[in-house]
Amino acid sequence: MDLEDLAAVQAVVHQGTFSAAAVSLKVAQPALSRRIQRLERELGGLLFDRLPRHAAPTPLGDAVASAAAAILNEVESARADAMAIARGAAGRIRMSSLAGGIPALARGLSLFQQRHPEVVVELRALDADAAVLALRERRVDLATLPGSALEPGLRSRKLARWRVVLAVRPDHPFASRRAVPISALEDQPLLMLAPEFMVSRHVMDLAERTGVRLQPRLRDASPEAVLSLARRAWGIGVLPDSVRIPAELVSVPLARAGASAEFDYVIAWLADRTLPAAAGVLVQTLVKETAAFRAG
Amino acid sequence: MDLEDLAAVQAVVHQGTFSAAAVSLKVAQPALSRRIQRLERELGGLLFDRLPRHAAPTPLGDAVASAAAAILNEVESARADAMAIARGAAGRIRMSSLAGGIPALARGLSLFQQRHPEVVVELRALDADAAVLALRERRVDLATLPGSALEPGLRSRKLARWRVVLAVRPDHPFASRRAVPISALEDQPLLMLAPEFMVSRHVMDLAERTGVRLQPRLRDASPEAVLSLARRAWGIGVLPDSVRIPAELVSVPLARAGASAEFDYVIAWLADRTLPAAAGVLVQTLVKETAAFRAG
DNA sequence: CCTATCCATAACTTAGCGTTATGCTTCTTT
DNA sequence: AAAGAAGCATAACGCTAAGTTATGGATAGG
Repeated sequence: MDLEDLAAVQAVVHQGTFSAAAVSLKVAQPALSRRIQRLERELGGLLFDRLPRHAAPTPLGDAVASAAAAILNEVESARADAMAIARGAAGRIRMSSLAGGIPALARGLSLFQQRHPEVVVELRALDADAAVLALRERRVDLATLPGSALEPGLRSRKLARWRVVLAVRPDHPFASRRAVPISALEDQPLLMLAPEFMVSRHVMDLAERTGVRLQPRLRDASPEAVLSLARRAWGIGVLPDSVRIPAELVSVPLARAGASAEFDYVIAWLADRTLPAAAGVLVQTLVKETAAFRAG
Repeated sequence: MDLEDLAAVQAVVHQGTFSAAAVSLKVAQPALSRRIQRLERELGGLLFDRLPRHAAPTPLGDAVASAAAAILNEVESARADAMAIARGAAGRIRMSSLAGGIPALARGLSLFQQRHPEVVVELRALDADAAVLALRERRVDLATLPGSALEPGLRSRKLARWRVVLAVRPDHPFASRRAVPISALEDQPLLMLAPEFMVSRHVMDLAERTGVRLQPRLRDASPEAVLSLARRAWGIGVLPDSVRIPAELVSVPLARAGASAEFDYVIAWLADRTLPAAAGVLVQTLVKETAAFRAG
């Protein structure tokens, strides 16, 4: 009893004769006759009474026909769903996004949702390590990460590149410099954001790797708190360049080994697993939106 | 996308590798590989990631696998249901039974229900003409009828044969006779049952066909009323021989043209339509039970 | 470094399914 | 009443689709 058998029963019930049903199925009449006969032998009973002018379903035929309708419908919708998933028009994307993600990311997400309303996007906020683990354990499909968290086995697209800037008052010694190396921050009173903000982690990592000992005077702060305290000359604000620096303060880029201290913000996924097709579209959308954000 | 495709996806998901899945499906591995490939082309996306040690379903693969489970289950239960219907273990029987049907019929019905609890028996009480019409219009599968209502195009089995008996007091002139012809009833005070009882209709028909004019003193009565009035010598009771005649009365068979006045009680169905298999079993059961009733 | 595992490809074979041709039955039409 | 039409079954034949064996390539593990 395959799907063609069920379609055959359905066609004969609807058309009323084997001949007409054969036409509607685009096969010759003997092929249909034998298909029905085979099914009748398999089930152990007649499906149709062959009357002189038409074929009438037996009670068994009626039962099979109604089951056939349900099953064929289900198969059709399963096929349609699958094709929608395959072309990215439907499906589920489980995504981790670092807290403090850039605004363009939120814009890209809502744009994607508008364009693909059938796609369910499940968002979770995990920090870099947890996000990488979640990727590896396939609890999420996509994760936004600092570029430094990338590992072999992950593929990624860059969403943004950020600079670390120091926010100081105009009368601060750093204010006149074009850039400040990380080493100059040793033992300085630093005002640092909470670790959810990638800048903090990044600067701490950088200091550790270069052997510079940092002594934050403020930790776990919000951007507003950092700016407010920097304005009162309470310390040196350490911020991403995406934070708008008010006019009363001067922003000086952090430099490292001649280059400015930059870090990447990427979206990553497992290299050896196929992404949901919709996730590919989402990545494209996010890349494009964050690029537009940088340009604008 | 046929059922084998769905079973293949399911097998690979469960077994974890194409090779093992091929074994479980009892086909060679290349056949399975190509089946999956064909389905992937049809749907427009990969179903499995071919990793070095195993095959892991993609999101699309997961979606198809869960649809496959639902569909394959539904097909299996449809097949099982159909086979149950075909062998008479399930299904629906729509049956018309004349009011005043013999008690053995009720016994047979309940016996059948006990033995085939999955079969739904829908009973309606139609008189002979309506029952035949219902058969022809296929609103019922089976109908119990007087044999006289049989028409070409109907097949039937005899359930019982009844005699018409006259119930009179021992001092009545009929009491000493071995049988009484229908003609002797002309202008006699008859006590007759309601037309739902086949005896009444049968005797009226018989009289009409033989040109005998009957003048019932009582119509539309119950068997108890007929017996009660006969005991008081108020008339001649006309009853089927299945009614127990009390000792105070004498029962004399009605005779016609030398033979005793008998009529058959049959169960009938359309000759050119396949009965529900369960209905065949029901007919067997009823025939057997009514035969036992006559014997006992 | 070699072997074992696993999937893909290629070439070949077969079985099933479809096709045409034809016969039989029954109803319709003249 | 006879011929025709409609509808399903049967038979013989052909071909496509699917399966099989053999083999190659990639990767992880001993």
